[in-house]
Formats: sequence, C-alpha cells, structure tokens
Amino acid sequence: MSSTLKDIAQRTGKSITTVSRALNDYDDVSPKTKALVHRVAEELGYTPNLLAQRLQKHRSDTVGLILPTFGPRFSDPFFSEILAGVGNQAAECGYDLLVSTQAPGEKELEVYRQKVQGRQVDGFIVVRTRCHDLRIEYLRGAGIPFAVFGRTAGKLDFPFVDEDGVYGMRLVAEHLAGLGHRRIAFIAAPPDLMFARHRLEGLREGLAMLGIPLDEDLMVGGDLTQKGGYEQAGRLLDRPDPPTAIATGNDLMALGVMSAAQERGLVVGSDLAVTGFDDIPLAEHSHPPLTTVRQPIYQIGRQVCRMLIQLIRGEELEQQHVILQPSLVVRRSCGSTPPQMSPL
Amino acid sequence: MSSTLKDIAQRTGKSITTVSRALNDYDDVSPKTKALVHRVAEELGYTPNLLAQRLQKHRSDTVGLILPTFGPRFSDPFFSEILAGVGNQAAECGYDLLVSTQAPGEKELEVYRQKVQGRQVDGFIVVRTRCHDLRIEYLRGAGIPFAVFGRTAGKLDFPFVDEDGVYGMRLVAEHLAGLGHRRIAFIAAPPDLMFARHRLEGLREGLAMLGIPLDEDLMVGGDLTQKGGYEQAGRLLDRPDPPTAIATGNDLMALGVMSAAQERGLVVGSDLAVTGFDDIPLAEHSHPPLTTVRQPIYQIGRQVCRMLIQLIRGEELEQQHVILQPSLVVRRSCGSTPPQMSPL
DNA sequence: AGTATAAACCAAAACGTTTTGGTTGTCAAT
DNA sequence: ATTGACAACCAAAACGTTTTGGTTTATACT
Repeated sequence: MSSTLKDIAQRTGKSITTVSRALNDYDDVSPKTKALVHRVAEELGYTPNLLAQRLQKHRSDTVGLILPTFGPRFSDPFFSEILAGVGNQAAECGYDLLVSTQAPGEKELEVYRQKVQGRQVDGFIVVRTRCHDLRIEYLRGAGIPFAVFGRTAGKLDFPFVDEDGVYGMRLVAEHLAGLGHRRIAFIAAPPDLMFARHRLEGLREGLAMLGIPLDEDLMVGGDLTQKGGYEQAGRLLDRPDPPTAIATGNDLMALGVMSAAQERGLVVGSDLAVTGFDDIPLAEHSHPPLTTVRQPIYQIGRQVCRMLIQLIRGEELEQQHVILQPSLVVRRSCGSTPPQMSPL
Repeated sequence: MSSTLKDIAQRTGKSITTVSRALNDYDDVSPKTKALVHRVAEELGYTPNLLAQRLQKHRSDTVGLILPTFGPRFSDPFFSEILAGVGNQAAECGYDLLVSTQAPGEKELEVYRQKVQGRQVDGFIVVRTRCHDLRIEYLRGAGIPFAVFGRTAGKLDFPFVDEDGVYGMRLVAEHLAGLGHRRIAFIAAPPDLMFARHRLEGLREGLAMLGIPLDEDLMVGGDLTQKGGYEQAGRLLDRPDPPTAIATGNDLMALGVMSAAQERGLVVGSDLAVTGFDDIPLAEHSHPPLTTVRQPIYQIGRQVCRMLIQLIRGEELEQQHVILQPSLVVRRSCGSTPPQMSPL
C-alpha cells in the first residue's frame, strides 16, 4: 500500500540514491530526472516514512510537553491555555507536539529520559516549576534543548519566561489595603511550586510596605483546586475572627472561596473580598466576576515554544530570560465598582 | 552519550541479537546472561531508540488528533475538553498523543496522509464531523484505524461516539415552550457540520410537535464564536418583532447573545430567554448561569480514544456505535427558577 | 558410537531513509 | 591524445532496532 523510495526507483529505473536526491532537490540530478521522479512519486502517492527519515537525520521535529498532573487534571484551565499556546506556535513552525501527562515523583524523570533518548522529541517545554526542579537539572545535565515556563530557586542559567508574581501579589495587597481591609487571609499554593513562593512573598512585602500587620494564622496552604479553596475558606470563615478579605494563589481556589462564602450567606464583594491569580477565562464569568491578576498564559505558552524551537535550530535567542509584568484586573469580587481603567 | 545495543554488546561480549533478546526477556537467553545484560544496560543508562524500534516494528504506539481549527482557536473550550479526555485515556493505555491543528480545506487531508503514511501514528481520532467528511472517507479508504466523535450524513460504517443532538434540542424546545415562549429564534452552527444539522432538526421537530409556528426569519446562521453570537443576536433583537427566546447551537454563541441582550438593557432570564448547547465549564459560571444541554465531552473523548486503541490492538469493540442521550441543564438564563431536579 | 533434543548463542537481513564517496561519460581546452 | 571540469548518476554504509534462520555445544537416549 504505502510506497517507498525503492518503488519509485524501480518504476523510474533510477537508483534509490538518485530518487532521494531528486525529491530533495539536490542539484546533481538532471531536471528531466527530477520531473520524472516527481511524477512517479505523485502517481504512487509516495509519502516519506518519517520514522526512517528521523532515525537517519537524528531529528524528530517534535517538541515535548509533559503536563505534571495528578489524576485527570488535564482539564485544568491553566494547562489548557498553555497547551493552546504551545500547540499553535509549534504548528506554525512546522513542529509536532507530543503531549503526555505524568504526576510529579519517582517515575517523572524516567518519562523525560525515555522521550529524549528515544529520540521522540528534539526538546522539551517544562511548565509549573518547582523550587528545586529535578526535571530542569536532568535536562540541563543531559544537554537537551528546553525552555521553561517559570523559574526555580537555583541558578537561572536556562531559558525561561515567567511572570513577576511578587509584583502581582503586591498589586493585590495594595488593592485590598486601599479598600480598607486589614485582616487579609491568603490561601497559598503548594510551597514546593516556585510561583507559590513568589506570590506569598509579594503579599508579605506588599502588606509590610503598607504597614498592615500580617496574621500568620490567616496564611494557609492550598492545593490549587476549587474544592481545596472551598474547604480552606470554610475554615477561615468559621473562625471567631474571620478575615474580611481572602486572597488566593490561583483563580480556581478563588472560585471555591466564593462558593464557601455564599454558602454562609455572605455577599462576595461587600461582606467579603476575594481575589485570585492567573485570570483564566472562567474568572471573567464567575459570579461575581473575579478580581484577579492577569498573566497572559496563552502568550507565554507561545513564547516559550518559540524559544525552544530557536534553541533546537541553534539560533541565537533574542532574550534568554523574560519576566512579564502582570496587571491587576479589577472586577466585582472585592466590591469596588470596577473603574474603567486600562491596566498599566 | 546515549548508548545503544551495540555498546552493551561490546561491554558484555555478547552479540547484539542476544542483548536485544535478553532485554526483551526471550527464553533462549540464559538467566546469567540476562542478568549481566540488564546490569550493563543499567550502568550505561540505556534507553531504546524508539524511532528505530518503531521503524522495525511498524507501530508507533501513538494516536493522532488533529483539531480542525481556524487560526488560534485551539483554546475553544470544546476542544480543550476533548483533548483532556483523549489525552488522559491515551496516557492510561500507554499511548502517546500527537496533537496538531489544521484548518478544514485543501491541505487537511494531506496532513492526515502524511502522519499515517509517515508512520507517525497508529490511528486517528476524528472530531467535529462534517456531513460529508472527506477525512473519514480517506481513512476508511486507506484502511487505517480511526474512531470518531460525531456522525456523518453518509453510511455509518465506522466506529463513533456521538450525542443525540436531535433529542437535546427537543428538550430545549419543550422547555422554552413550557415557559410560554412562542417567538423562538435559533442561531445555528455552520450547516456543513453534522451536529448543526441534528440540532436544527431537533428544534424544528420539537416545535412542530408542540404546535408552535416556526418563523424561518428567526433561524439564522452562526459561526460558533462568542463574537458571532453577539452579532447575530444584535440583529435579531433590533428587529421590529424581536423573539422572546434565542436558542443557540453552542454555548459560546449563547454567551455572546447574553452580552448583546444586556447591552440593550434587557435582563436575560426575564426579558429574554437564552439557551446554549454543550455545557462547557464556562456555562455554569456565566452571568446569569446558562441553561444548556449537557453532553459529557470529556467522557466522550475518553471513550473515543478507548475505542481507537482497541481497534489498533485488533480487539473486538463492545460497541461500534454509541449515541449518548444528553440532558437539559436548567440554570437561570431562561428565567425559571431552576428546580432542584437531577436531569433524566 | 551415533543420534536426537535442548540450551545458548549469533550473523545477517530487514525496516526506509540520507549521506558518503565514489564512477561514468561528455565536452572543451590544451 | 591528454587533461580537467563538469554533469549525472549510483553502491554501500549508516541510523538502532527486531526477526529470521541458523550454528554450536552439551546432555540424554538408543
């Protein structure tokens, strides 16, 4: 059924070499032969066997992306956006995208090794960095092209794009303080994630600068899920001295917080201020719409992918490190009528 | 750097054949040799070259999914959900997922051909079927395993999962009629899409059964986007005799309809009823929450992928054709206080 | 002693490309 | 008649596996 160079060679009476070179437009093949080869190739419906091609060329023209998900969390909107950005950029550059999921842990590096050494991918996109990220250490050590969304606590000698989470949370702190809040709670992200650290730090700094005391009891851990936000918010709100504002480490948890508040008869926006982080598409349509920090996830996905492809091609990177300034998106979940300003 | 069978063969003093067979646990290799080979393989950090393996085995253990998107519409929530389902199922079965985007048209089939004949994938998932779907004709003709989300107008001699769109829209018709609506508009999906046809047919049937006259002027075309819904709704609402209810062919357009209505000072739910179709995650959180028809996209993605993998493995399919009954999810966009019933 | 059986091993072919390092034939310049 | 240059072509090696179809050696049975 599927034809090979050999078939074309037989049909044209030329050698396999010549056929190959004809199809690749080498100039040591006569125009006449080229035409013949192309015609026969067309006739036979020839398509090169990419596996063979790649085996020989030591290139797969494929970028890898392994989503660090637990269970079926593939559908996390954050990952969907990343995936969209990476996928579109890869397609535009003529690269395929190989997607896989693998929970953080023991077997994780094995999957990276397998894909890299198995020549399935030419490079990797790494997302959702941990403070000490073994994936990055491995890739760095192995000398494989990779580009990262996020930073680590270690040496930043790799190409990355990240948002300035410290700045983002400072904006939140200022916003909440400006609305008069003094008892501000924070549901953080898991502390091994680098962005969790930045965001927590930003809140601390922001409040400190404004001279607002920070109650350590109100700083609690979260797991990034809606359910987790719901549960932690419940605990915070049931305290004898509940906070008047709850900031969260990501939008999904903020949605959970709003549910918990509403269940207790509180009106989000007047009785309780809630903020998120990320500005996933849902945030705009939540009830009430969520005040949050916007980072252009889709765009970041594109950019990281573009960096990776440049790296793979051996081109010079314009910028090795990109840190984007996020902006505060004021909606209704903190009660202030959103001013019609465009974010800085 | 990356080691091969040859390296192991040299180190152990055995032949490449024996090493290969040892690693694959053939029983014509002595236990002692197996142990030796495994130890050395470990030492050298051997990982098989998947390209070579696949070239030889004529299998890629990869399923392909090409999203038929125009421009950067990768982020359509519908596709995200599908992708999540397919991706998780594939990962669970030990398959890789190769994702690509390609707008419908000329070049589309070429991409399928290339991936199939290039041995990049063992089979395809086809989504968002057209009435006459060339992709399906090609795959059928080429004898390549594939499984489909959706149906076509032609012979249904391929494995698919689909929702009963006719039934779904009949539920909508009944619901709207039950609320007293008589002037009902519909913003349809592009008519070459099979599901568009089903949904339109369902609405027609439903209204006919209830004896409600159907004004052809109120049946308009849509493009599935929020913007498209917004524009068409604007035109409908600016008529001298506007409808009291606007049903739509998908949720995204319904969101656009609500914006258009609200911009005109109408209260969605009392002044105008709006319905969607799909029940994407956004629907629950829209403002007001959207009454829509629920189809379990994520689950369908999983199931289609499972079917494909069974097909690839040559296993018997339990069911060749699966048609799921959707259910109406009553929220606030039609005004009725949502009864606390569980959908049928 | 000769023959069958089994255990352990291996050389070579195959998968379908690309690349290397040629060869052959023609023509023009010496 | 050589020489050199050039155009057009190709055989064989290479990529890293798996599979085919063996061979060799030891052991057990007549």
